[in-house]
Amino acid sequence: MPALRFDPNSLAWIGLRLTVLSTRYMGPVNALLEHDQGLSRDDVTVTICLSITKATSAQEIVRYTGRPKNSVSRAVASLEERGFLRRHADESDRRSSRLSLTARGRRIFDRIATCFVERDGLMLEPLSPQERRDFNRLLNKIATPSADWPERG
Amino acid sequence: MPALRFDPNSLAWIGLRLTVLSTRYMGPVNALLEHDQGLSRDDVTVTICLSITKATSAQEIVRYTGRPKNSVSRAVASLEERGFLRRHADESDRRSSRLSLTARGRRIFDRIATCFVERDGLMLEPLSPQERRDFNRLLNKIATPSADWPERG
DNA sequence: TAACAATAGTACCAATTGGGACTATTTGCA
DNA sequence: TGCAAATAGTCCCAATTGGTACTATTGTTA
Repeated sequence: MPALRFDPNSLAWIGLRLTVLSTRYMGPVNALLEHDQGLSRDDVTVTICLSITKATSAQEIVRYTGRPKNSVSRAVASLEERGFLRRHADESDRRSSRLSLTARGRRIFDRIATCFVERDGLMLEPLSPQERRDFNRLLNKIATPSADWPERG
Repeated sequence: MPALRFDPNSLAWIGLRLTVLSTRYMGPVNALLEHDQGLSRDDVTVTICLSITKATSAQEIVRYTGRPKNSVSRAVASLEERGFLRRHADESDRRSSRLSLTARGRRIFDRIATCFVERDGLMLEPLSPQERRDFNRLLNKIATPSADWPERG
């Protein structure tokens, strides 16, 4: 890796460095799940979203993940076809469907979670227990308001 | 945004949360640069890499960014065509070209940097000056070894 | 030095992607 | 109530993408 041309102790390019880290984190996770389980990036996103957030519709998944809605729609259709999730009518809004994982979907989620846990271990290795808690706290402090960041500017 | 179904003070899903943050950070930056300057994601990646790292060849950019080499090749060709960078022969290895930004390329880099700086400001807003330094230090501690993480597993 | 492996970069092309149009339904409001 | 605007989700299709094969050059080994 080429050395950097700016002081890494400065705050410069902090968002870019975060993005490089995220790319290095997710790349192998996606490749493994694609190869072993035939799950696309969006299949994984949707499955996780239905498991760890309170989202129950495609639209809520779009809002949480920032993925295009047709990509989410495709992933939902594909997961349903393979028996990982069910769609049933939302009585209060007939445009929308309530989504829920099947037993099979929950099993595939467990497999997904295992990948992430392993990768988390690798990532946190350089930090002490106290540093891990600190980093987590600061990350949450940044990430929580990020849902409301402007789309432009 | 749907509420989470796990304790956000635990370390669970820390890599995923990092990735969601990165997606929310980069999405608008890429959209803006694409729309205003006609720069693709990889155009931006290459331009930044040539500016803030010591990379001077396509291969070094591939290693730093983890992008596929044909995507980097394409971006380099497109940036050259538009006069943002020059390729000149590497005397010591004729398979490879030394890459360098033109004056025009450095101007477009300044525009790119402005977007990132603005976005960084938004991201760091919830943190105190001390917390910003702490977060930056811990991020570097994690990100530096990430170049050597295994591709699989 | 011949033969073979490894590497930088490009070209090709099938698969994926996501913007935008479209349908169906719901909401806001005069 | 009626009508315009907004919203959930799907579909179409052109553009993008990235795996693979390829060329050219360099490194390695006997």
